[in-house]
Amino acid sequence: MTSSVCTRFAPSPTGDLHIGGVRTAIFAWLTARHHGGKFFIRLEDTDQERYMPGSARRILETFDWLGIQLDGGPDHASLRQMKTDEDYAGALADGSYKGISGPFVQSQRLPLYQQWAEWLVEHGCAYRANETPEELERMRAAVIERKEVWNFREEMRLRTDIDPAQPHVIRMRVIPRDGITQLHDLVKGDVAFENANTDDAVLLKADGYPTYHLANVVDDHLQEVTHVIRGDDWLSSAPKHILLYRYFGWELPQFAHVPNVLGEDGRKLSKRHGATSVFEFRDQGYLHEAVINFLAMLGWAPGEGDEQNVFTADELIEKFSEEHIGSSPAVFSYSKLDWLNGVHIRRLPPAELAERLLPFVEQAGLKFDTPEAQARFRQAIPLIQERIKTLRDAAGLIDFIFTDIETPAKQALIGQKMDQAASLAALRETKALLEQLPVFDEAPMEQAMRTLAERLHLKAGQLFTIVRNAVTGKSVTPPLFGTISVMGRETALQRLERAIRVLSE
RNA sequence: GCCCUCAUCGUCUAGUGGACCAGGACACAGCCCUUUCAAGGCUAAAACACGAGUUCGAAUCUCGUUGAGGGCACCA
Repeated sequence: MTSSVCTRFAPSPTGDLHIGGVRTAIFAWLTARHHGGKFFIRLEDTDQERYMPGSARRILETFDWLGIQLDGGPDHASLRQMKTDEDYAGALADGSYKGISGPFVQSQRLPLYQQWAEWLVEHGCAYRANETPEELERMRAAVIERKEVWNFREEMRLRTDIDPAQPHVIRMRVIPRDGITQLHDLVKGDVAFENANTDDAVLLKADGYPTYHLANVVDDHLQEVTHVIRGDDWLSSAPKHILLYRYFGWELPQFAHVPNVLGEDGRKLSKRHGATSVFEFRDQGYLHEAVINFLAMLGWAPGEGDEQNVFTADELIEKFSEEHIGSSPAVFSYSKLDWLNGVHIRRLPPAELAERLLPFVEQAGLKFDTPEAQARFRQAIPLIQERIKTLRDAAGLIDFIFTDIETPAKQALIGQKMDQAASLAALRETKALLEQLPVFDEAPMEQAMRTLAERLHLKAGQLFTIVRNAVTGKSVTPPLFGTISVMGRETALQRLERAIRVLSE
């Protein structure tokens, strides 16, 4: 048994991280942390055609935002200092971090793959071939025509006298041909594959780059990965990897093939279901705490009768267990994410919430250019904290405090079961009351207003509703008196005066 | 077509042969609280895909059926 757990997340640099990929990463990270082990990322950029510049940066930024610390890779502090795409890419191309051997970009490790591919050839576990893609296509078509199973085998080679100096590929031999290759998967259990169904896959491409099969095995071994946690679309090729470990004589890691994330229609989650990139969630005002919590519970539950739903990252680390990852695909529920986001927002200290809210409310057009406006913004936080589901929701709840409102229509200023005259009188009394209120705070204001309602023989709701409309221009707002208090006496009186004028006509 | 995987309320799940006429959470509905909106509390409705076995007893084990997902590249 290995002494220390090490897991990795190995994305291809083809764009922003998909939320499903992030979930896999979270499972890998939690596995490592739960066992006090290490976690790193490795860029699988062996397909030159699909490479997207800037991916290293996007991926590193994702983990930075999530608050997931990498052991193999730059830490949060150094990430913050980086400026250009090259800085980020360079950080991953670096030698090693915390004892995990880099580089963490496969294109920087080419000699390793070439060396081990040659090793396999020398030891009879692989061979050279040089059929062109067109030739292979023709062979495949012919086989399928005969309704036979297409599986490349050594004896199918068109040419056997291959000059190692000329372009060619290296393919693995499947040994033994008629055996069975089994694996014990942490989430799928025991799975068996007939070797007859495993083809002589290309390990090293003609361009000198490895395929995934070779690269992941070589890297995972060299980087001492103990738990290979990846999407279950890899399950079918797992026997190839097992065979390779066996050929090399390397100890097998544990495997955990985690199921896909589905959209609400039961299909694989994609753009048409809504947001899929982590950054979209971030930009829509989701907290990283909520995203981690939600994703972790998508396909995992603490089990053993534990019915906890809301977790901090530390709680997840403590309770996580890779054996409890569910084996069936899970549907991504936006409404549950919304709920969890609200929960985590409510858990934030108000000052912290204000901090996170700032970019969002500014983006919505609210400006706090004076210290006084900033103070008002901070005071408004407790009023909205339990009313927002995403950081984006805040602006719409408090905009009227910071920007002018349209004077409400007469209709909105006449109370339930009240006539115009009574409403007018009520607003005048309110204005007088607010003018004289010694301390412009929520509690004394509410008390005074309740007394006023009584004196006018009005129900509190009747009075408050028209005052709300007059002062905020809205019928739905955060608690009235707290809001008025934050807004300040001057603004409130002005707006009341305008409303009074409307009713006086 | 072949191979692999999966199958409990609408959704995420608990459940590993008896404690389950199946528990929790989200969403939905109603009620309470209440100045609106939230938050909170309470209540309701809601599931073991189907069919055979094994067993005194099955959501749990076996087989089959159906459905869904994934793989079958010099992509990862």
